[in-house]
Amino acid sequence: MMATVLQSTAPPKRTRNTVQRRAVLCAVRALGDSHPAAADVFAHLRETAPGLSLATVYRALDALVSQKEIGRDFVANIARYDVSATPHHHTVCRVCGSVSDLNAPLPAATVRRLQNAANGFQLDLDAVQFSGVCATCRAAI
Amino acid sequence: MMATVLQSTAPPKRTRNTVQRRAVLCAVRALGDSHPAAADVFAHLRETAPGLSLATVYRALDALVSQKEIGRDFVANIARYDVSATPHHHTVCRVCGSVSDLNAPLPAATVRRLQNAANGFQLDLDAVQFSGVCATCRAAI
DNA sequence: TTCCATGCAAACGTTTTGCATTTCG
DNA sequence: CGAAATGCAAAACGTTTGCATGGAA
Repeated sequence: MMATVLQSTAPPKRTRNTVQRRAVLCAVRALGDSHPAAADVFAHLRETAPGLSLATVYRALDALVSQKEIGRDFVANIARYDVSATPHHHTVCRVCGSVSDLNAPLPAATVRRLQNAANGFQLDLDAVQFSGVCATCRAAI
Repeated sequence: MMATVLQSTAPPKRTRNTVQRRAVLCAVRALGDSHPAAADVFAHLRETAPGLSLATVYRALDALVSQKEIGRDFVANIARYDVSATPHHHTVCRVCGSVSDLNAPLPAATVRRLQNAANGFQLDLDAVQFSGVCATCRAAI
């Protein structure tokens, strides 16, 4: 049903420090906390580093994620990238799709309670994806 | 950056009770708590109701979601469907991609705490997506 | 009789891949 | 030098859509 490995358990791979890879990292940082998709990174690089190919952007993003240089989240059929590789919560607006960080660690008691109910599933309770409606979309209704 | 509406605010639409739509609902129920993707539903229907087209499966699934007859979740670039439309938490294994239900309501104090930190974002705290590693994949390491 | 739903095929947006070439280390 | 990264184009993948036809209400 699902053969794709979402996160490999393979050992870290030796990578190269190329102009393109640096440009991609730079672009993700420039786009800041907007949690850009690959297409957004590519669009940004059209100005910053023209001539760079989309395939390279994808490969560089993958490499940067593997090296834990940046983070990645899947939202509604699209991969979104994150300046910070440090685990943290995210909110996803189910109306406009915007992604934001949520800084509020779960209380230890809640963590225990959830992990207890998880039935052998090891929860990443420092990186939870919350859904909902953002302030802007809420105001627009 | 993201124009697609993840959840419409439009009023419910009048729909028709067709053989195909009933078959799709039946298939989702037959597949139970495995949280099947559209392709899984289609594969199941190849036996149950041959001749049914993939496009119809997609349209039926969409309709059933709109009518809140079934649930939908987006996991790593693929839509997964849920027998139950009642909001509940999910766990997503980041190794094998399997999806399961997690029955453990967040404590009221935690709900308050999170909603407070959300900065105007209205959180759906009864339908949270937790990531992690399932028991099977954990054992396989 | 009215439209909503269907089947088919083609299109779509996102992501991956094959291959010849370049470039880092 | 050798391994890894690049550009390009083509393909793969999940999903949506246009259109002529069929069927529920």
